Formats: sequence, C-alpha cells, structure tokens
Amino acid sequence: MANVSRLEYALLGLLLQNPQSGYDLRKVFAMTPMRHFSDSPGSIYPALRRLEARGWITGKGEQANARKRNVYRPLAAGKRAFVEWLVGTIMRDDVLYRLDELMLRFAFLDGNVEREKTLTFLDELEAGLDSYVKELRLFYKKFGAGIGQETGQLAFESGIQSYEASLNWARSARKRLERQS
Amino acid sequence: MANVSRLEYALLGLLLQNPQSGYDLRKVFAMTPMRHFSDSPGSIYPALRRLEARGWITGKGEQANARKRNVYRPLAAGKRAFVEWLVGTIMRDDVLYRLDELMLRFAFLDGNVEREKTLTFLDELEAGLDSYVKELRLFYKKFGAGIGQETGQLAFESGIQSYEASLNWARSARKRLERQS
DNA sequence: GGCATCATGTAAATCGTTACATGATTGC
DNA sequence: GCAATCATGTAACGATTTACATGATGCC
Repeated sequence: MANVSRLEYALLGLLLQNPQSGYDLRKVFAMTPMRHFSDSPGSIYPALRRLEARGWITGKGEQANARKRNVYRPLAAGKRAFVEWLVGTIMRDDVLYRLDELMLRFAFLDGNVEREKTLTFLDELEAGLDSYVKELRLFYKKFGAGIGQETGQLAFESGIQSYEASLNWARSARKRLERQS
Repeated sequence: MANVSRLEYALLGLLLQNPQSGYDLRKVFAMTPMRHFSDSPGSIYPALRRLEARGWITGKGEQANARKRNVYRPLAAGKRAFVEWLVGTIMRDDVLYRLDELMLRFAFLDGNVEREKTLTFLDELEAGLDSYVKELRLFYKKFGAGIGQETGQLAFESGIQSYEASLNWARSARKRLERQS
C-alpha cells in the first residue's frame, strides 16, 4: 500500500463535497484559506490521476462538455478510504509533526462521520496537545535558561504558545459541539 | 544559484553556534524542540555535503580523532550567506506559507546580527501577520457562514487563532527586547 | 482579430523519506 | 566476547516545484 499524501486527501475530501474538475480544485486552493496547498497544475493533475489509478475517484462522466473539463467524482472505495483516514486514532507523532494534517481531517469530519466521532477526535487531540504542551513546558523549565540566544528562547516560547493556542481551540470547539447535542 | 533548504540553513546556524559533527547535529534534531527536522542520516549527511560543495562549511580539520568523527565548521562565505538569509525583508508570502522558516530565522538572529535588526524583523513580522489576520477575519465575515460543514468553519477559526497567537507573541517579544535597550 | 481566461498536461530537477549497510568503539 | 552505541554512508523511491507547452473559448 503506497502512502497517500495530504494533497490527495484534500482533493478527495473536496470531491466528496461536490464533484468538480482539476481546474475547479486549483481555484479552491488559490482563493480560499486552503491556499497553503499549491495550486500548480504540476501537483494537482498527477495527484488526481494517482487517485484514479487507485480506484478512488473517476473522471469518466459528463466529459462531453463544451469545454473539455474533466469532472472527477469519488467512488465507493475512495469514500471508504477517506473515512478510514478521518477516524484514525491520533498518536503523539501526529500532534508533533502533522498538526496541519489533523486540522485538515477535522475540517472534513462533518458530512462524512457521525457527530460522536468528531467529539472523540477532539478528545484525542486535546489529550495529545495537553501532554505535549506539558512536555515542552518541562523542557523549558529545565533547559530554557541554557539556550544561549535570547531570540532562541523567545522562538521556543512561540512554539509553546502556538501549541497552547491549538489546545485552547480544541477545548472551546468541543464545548461548542457538545452544547448542541 | 541553487535554492537552499530550510534544513541546510538550520545546520549552518547550528554550526555557527559551535562546530560539530553530523552525528551531533542529528542528536540536536532528535532531542531538542527542533525535532520537527528529521534526524535521519539520509537527509543530514547529504545536506552537509551540499553545504561543503557550496563552500559554506568545511569538514577538514580535527578529523584525526579516535572515532572518525567529521567535525564541520562554517566558512566566511557561509556566514555571509546565512546573515543575508537572516536579514531578508519579510514578504507577505513568507508569513502565509513559511512562518516556520521565519521562526527559525528569528531563533538564530542573536549572535549573528545586531539587536536593531532583530527589532526590524519583529516589526516586519508584526505588520505581515496583522495584515493577514485582518484579511482572514474579513474572509470569514463574508464567506464563513457559507462553509457548509461546521467542523470546516471551526478549522478555519483555528487557523485564524493560530495566526493571532503568533501576532501576540511577536508584539510581546518586541516589547521585551525593547525594554532592554 | 486579439487578448484574457479556461483547462490540461509534461519534463527536469531536487529534496526528503525509508531502508539497508557497514565498521569502530565502549562497557560489561 | 558481545551488545549497544557511535558514526557515516548509499540506493531507491516518491512527491512537489518550476517551467514550459498547448489548444479552446468568450469577450470586446
């Protein structure tokens, strides 16, 4: 099983929201806050073809347009794989190295899994963030003074604060969603 | 002029703090909060050789150790290039797509540039973040309600809050540094 | 008729990941 | 003597970036 890139999941998630062409997807990346994905044709078209080769999406369909747009739509296997990705248990390393991927997952939860799974996601995220923030604070207490450069120290503090901000967000998000049920 | 990767600058910066071997550098990445850099030999040793080929560092020196450690130290051209990277004007795209690289730069400012340049850096960063946060808030006001998924909306808010946290950090960092002079 | 946009593609280069591999040295 | 660690490397692979390229369509 080949690894699946963040970009591929992002494309799959957008296609699950509504079928569209590579060009449409490029525009999404270019004009919305998802812009930290590249909108270059050199990344998107090959990624779409990889998804198609894997049997997760198909580009055969309403192709007979005036413009020869190739509208992709997800297949059942694609939806299955996507949901599997969405509900995977959150590990320490995900929080440490792939927080952006976790946020991408979170954004796509609605509409693909039940609300309960979303709350589980937030619980796991909160636990992971909380534990890591504590670890960072401990490290700072022990070795922070030993960082020669003051800007180095400040940069470290920025890292901690950034994780704390995510933690606070996760907490308030859970409260907001819980209030509804 | 070939592009220089984040990893290469990180290695160069650490070598400017003190000369060390590839193995030492790997340990730094493995055990400190710089761990989001990979500590795999497959990335670090080739990067060191690229830096050496560019004439920025040299590994010739106290090699005749018991263990055949190869201790690298920076050359004048390396220091020049590094400082140039440190003091480059911060553009909108840096804030949007390369905030982590900006924080890396900031961490290495002390010891390589005068304090005044550090304050300039923070001013530019603050301005860039402030402008982008405003842009995001405006986008949210206009289109936020149109995001079908509630988790999508929350994810977006998380993005805004994350940039706000960075902005707050930049402001307090500047105040702290200004108080000293 | 000409220009901007629509729409898709390919090719080269490069960096990083993963996995494999090897020898020396220290400590028990 | 043996295991763990020290220390460096290589080789295959894959994804993304950058640049180049092409044709169709709508609009003025």
